[in-house]
Amino acid sequence: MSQQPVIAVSTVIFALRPDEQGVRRLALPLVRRIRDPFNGQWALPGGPLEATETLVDSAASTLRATTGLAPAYLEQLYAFGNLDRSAESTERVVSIVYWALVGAAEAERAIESRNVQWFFADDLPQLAFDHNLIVEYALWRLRNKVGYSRVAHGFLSEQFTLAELREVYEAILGKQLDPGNFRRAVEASGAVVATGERVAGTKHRPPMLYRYNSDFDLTDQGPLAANQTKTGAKK
Amino acid sequence: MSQQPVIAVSTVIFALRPDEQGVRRLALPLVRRIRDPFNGQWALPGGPLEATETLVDSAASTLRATTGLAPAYLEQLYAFGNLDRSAESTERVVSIVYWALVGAAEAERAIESRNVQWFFADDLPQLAFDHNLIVEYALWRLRNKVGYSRVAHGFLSEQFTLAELREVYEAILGKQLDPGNFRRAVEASGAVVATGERVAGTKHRPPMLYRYNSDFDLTDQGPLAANQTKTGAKK
DNA sequence: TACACATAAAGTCATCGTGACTTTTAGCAC
DNA sequence: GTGCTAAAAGTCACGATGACTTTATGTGTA
Repeated sequence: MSQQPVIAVSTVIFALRPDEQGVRRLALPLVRRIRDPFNGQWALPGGPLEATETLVDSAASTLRATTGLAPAYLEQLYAFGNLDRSAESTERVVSIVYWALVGAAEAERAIESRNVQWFFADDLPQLAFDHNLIVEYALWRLRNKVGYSRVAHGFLSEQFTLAELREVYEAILGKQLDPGNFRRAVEASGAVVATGERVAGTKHRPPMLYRYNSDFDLTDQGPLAANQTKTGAKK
Repeated sequence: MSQQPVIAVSTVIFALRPDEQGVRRLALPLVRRIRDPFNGQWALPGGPLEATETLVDSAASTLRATTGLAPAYLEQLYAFGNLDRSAESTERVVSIVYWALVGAAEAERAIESRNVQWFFADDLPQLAFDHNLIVEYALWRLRNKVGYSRVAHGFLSEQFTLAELREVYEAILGKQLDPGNFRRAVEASGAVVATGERVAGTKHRPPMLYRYNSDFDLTDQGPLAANQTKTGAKK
């Protein structure tokens, strides 16, 4: 292995999916490798960087190709370039990894096949390469970020109730949140505005529908914000 | 430009340097380009990724080669891979950028020449490529990180007074901090321990010397922490 | 038609962290 | 000994937060 290192782009794709009990949990699609190294093992979707594609475009296009999904959120995670990450393979690969969120409606449309399957984030098999570490790091980033940005929106549709928003937070953080305090915090932040509409047909007091406040901007990525928004990748 | 993209590793190196008034301000070394594109313009130190080097090793070695410095802190910043970043050059370059801190003692040893010079971070010239954006982003990361990690230590020697620590925070954040409140916050965090020694020879009450508490760990980089510490790069 | 049920939504209360500010302490210089 | 300066300790008001209680408002059922 002494040729020029080659660049690959992979993506950790998160969605909320109901488990057997109907509880929505964090899940991600993986693809089965069909050649060495790690033939037969599960791995993150990805592929080589094409010469005329930007990094984020590459992430978006392999995402679409493998899972048929369009992400609601897409952000660079990290570049992995250790020498030992591909075991005894001849080729040296530097992976630039993105992480993405797809909404519930979108995730249902996802392709699933013998070689593409969804796994719950807290119950993964042994993955190819250093992909277990990568997923762990992506989870850590997601959990950190949910506190000070609007990533939760990536899992919701345009309008949502505060209970739905809270459910997303609970799934990401893996713990229960007090409904009253959650409401107070979200309303005080100004990140969300009431639409005036309510959900009918519930067997209790009808909840108000909210949407994200678009003027409200919390600088998520600092000076990179402008640079980032090139493709369909919303911020 | 349709050949395989090539990988370069560059580094934003921060140090505190006194200005004409003797005030310590954030500064970084830049190298002058001696060929096209951007011939003659200032740029971040860096170079192509060697086939047998990890990313962080590459950052550390070009750092040593261009400035003669060993960093007290070294962390990956971001991978830049837009198509337009090299203007009309024939070669497509994906830059994996690191950021580093060097201590005051170390920074004094820095090589400076016609083609390597230090600039204050808030007073940079027009740089080659997208390097102005990169420095802006590195500054943003540094300022964010100083709040919840120990990066400030990178600018100090083993023992320091709380006034010195505060001076580092003030230089990074670009604003004055209340000495009493700063002391209270730092002591409460447990990140720092008193050595018992005091500084003599001041024209006022002698300050206590502190050092960083090594058992105390605030997970700076989450699951990447172990992965990161390979080279001389201390955390 | 009235009552039970479930969750939305609003309100209460004690505690903790933080910013602004004051007071006391300890060395040095004259 | 007196005065200077910054270290170090202390004070106070305010706002955010966690735990909890109360009220509101729809649907389903007797």
